[in-house]
Amino acid sequence: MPELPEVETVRAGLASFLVNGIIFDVQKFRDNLRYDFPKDLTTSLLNVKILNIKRRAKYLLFELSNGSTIISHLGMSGSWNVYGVPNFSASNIKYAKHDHLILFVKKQNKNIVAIYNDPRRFGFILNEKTENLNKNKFLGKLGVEPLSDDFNAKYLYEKFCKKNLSFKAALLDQTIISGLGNIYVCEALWRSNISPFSKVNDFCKKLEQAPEKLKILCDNIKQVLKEALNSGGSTLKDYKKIDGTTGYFQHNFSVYGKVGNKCIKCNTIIEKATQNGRSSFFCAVCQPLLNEEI
DNA sequence: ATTGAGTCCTGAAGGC
DNA sequence: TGCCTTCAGGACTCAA
Repeated sequence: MPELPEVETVRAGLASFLVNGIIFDVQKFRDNLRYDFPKDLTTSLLNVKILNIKRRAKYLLFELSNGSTIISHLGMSGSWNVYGVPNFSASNIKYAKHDHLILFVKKQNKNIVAIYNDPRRFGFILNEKTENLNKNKFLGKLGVEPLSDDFNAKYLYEKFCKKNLSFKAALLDQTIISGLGNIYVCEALWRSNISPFSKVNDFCKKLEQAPEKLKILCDNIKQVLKEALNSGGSTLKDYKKIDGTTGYFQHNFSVYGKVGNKCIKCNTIIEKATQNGRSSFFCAVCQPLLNEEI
């Protein structure tokens, strides 16, 4: 399931193939994913140059020469697969089940095919004027990037004091921090010895050493993301890099998916509980509830 | 205004 | 073997 490190890995791969390429054909096998495709998607992109491919939170942003940007979210199971096609002919392309949208790109006399595949169709692809991106319905409300300097203990403390949410819910809230998902939240909380069930406002108000602990949490979030980035992202069932290979950060999980295993810090059995409809994996000893901690 | 529940979707995995 | 149920989760909408 693509979170920030996975999306960033995909972005880098896509950029190396597609930036400065010209889109010369677009095909779609359906009219929608999670949301409808823009109605003119297959025509508005013709003869348009891909200037850059950026990332914001978990969104891929294809910046185009016509003043618009394609917004691509991978949802749970989305992937971009890119192929160079030496002797290009549309009939040469073999499509897979759940291929939904295909960009045909010419770059330095090479033909490149970029295919968006998404079995569960939780992903979506939209188009927005580049100048309006920061006002976009999806991009406009996003909080700070966790790897930026704007994300720090002071920022967390100020936000968390006002929120009556569990740590789990607060860290998954994309309007506070953008780009974290279930995996890295579980891992970062475990590394920081914070229970996913503790309330963030209680934590800030009742715990004298809250600022110091939030600093540790901040550092651990950045650290776990960087480790995943260096490994090319995590791979669960759904996520593939653009060349079809998988990342290998999943071998480094300490709690995610480890229910029944021993905590590597204290040998206690890792537990799993459903929280806000999501699975939380945690060590009850290393991550005590707030009232037990004070 | 804030927060939580429900919704979308397919494939994998587990139970009988 | 095979069918059925359950689960996974990002970000929306809706309701309390």
